[in-house]
Amino acid sequence: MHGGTKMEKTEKRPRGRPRAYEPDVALRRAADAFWKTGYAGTSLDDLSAATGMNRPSLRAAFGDKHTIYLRALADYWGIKFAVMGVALAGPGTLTEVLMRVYDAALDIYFSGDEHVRGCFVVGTAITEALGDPEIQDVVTGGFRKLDADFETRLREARDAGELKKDADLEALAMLVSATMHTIAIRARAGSSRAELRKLAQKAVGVIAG
Amino acid sequence: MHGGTKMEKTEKRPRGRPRAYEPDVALRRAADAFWKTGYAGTSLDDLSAATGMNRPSLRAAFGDKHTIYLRALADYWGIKFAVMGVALAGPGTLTEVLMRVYDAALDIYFSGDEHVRGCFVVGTAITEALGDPEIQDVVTGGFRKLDADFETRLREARDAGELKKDADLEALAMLVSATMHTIAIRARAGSSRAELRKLAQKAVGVIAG
DNA sequence: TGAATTTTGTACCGGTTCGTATAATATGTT
DNA sequence: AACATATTATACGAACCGGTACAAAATTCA
Repeated sequence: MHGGTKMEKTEKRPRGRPRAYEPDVALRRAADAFWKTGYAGTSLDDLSAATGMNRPSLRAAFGDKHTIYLRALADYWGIKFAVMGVALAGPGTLTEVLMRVYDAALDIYFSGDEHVRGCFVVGTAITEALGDPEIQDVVTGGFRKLDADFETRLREARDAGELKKDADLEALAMLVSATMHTIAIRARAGSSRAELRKLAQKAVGVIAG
Repeated sequence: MHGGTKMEKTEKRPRGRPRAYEPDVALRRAADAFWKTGYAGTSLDDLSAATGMNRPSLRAAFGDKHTIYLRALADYWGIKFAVMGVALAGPGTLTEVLMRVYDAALDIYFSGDEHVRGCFVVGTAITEALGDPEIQDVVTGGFRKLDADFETRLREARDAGELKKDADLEALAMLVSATMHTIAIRARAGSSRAELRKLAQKAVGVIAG
């Protein structure tokens, strides 16, 4: 077992002046800014302040404002998919799995440094989606994937006898997504985490029987 | 039967130069503009173009940008409440009533001159709600009212024997709202009206079935 | 007809926005 | 040490933003 075969952490430095930021964390900070005030409500100066990068560096690293937003959006979906995947893949009854799904979502929606943030997509991308086909496509794709993942898990539950054999899986998957959406909306509207968890429990009670 | 007892249509004109707009329709046009591009994404020039009023007139009639938006938001809730009230009050089985509710919502969400618009609240107010307590309060109040109205109608259905005696009315009301929310979101994300109506039917099947 | 009143239309103000040109800085290379 | 390279930092510019001052226009009232 020799060291450093998989990934050199101390990579040979490139030629010029070293970057004063880590691209990943900077993009995350930019996403935080968009998350709070939306796409149109966030200026490049806001992004600059959030990342600690000045505007030309921001531009060189991630492109213009629109591109930065699209990257933040893709990054968010990536995280959301991963978290949902873990929650869905774990063990337990359907009720337990669904509650894990909603708890994981709430972890994200309440992950702000001080305040709530809700869902990045529901809270910021939905507003822009109407007039921005690129954003709309990414949003739609994400919803489709989550719908499908939920339905897949519901099918397993039905096959395992946790749901009636004639259960409408597509309908139930829609309700799983709908519950997530209403939580995302209500989080941004000011509902407390405890309140939303209770809502999730009630919804799961109906969906999982 | 003599004419004009209830409301003089030809009211005595006020003193100075007559207005070149009707306040109600102008506010509606302003709301249309916000509806499409959101609060932050809509400038006073946009509102001016949408209403045909110049900026000073806009200001004199409705106040500053924030006030105009709040008026448009209140106006939207007023319409939504009225439409939902009619749909809920009418005759029919619970399934019929709920489908009437969603059809009425879809009428609003697809009422744009050419394109979809989704829900004004979900599509524009949710983004601003985080940083704007006034908007947040109005949004929260509206949700609370709709939740309560749905629960009231579900209680009637339970008392009429359409739902099991031990049905969790609060849970079902949440799902009625959740279905409305997911429709609002998906409309803005590009789903077709037919698609969303099918979604509503499936949800109603679970809720009322 | 002329004064009073109200709204409209134009033009302007200070500040912000996005983007970029240019210079300064920090590193590797020779 | 001198050069090449890549990033940072400053500063600028044209357009847009929300808001308002002020004059012109349209109406009622005397």
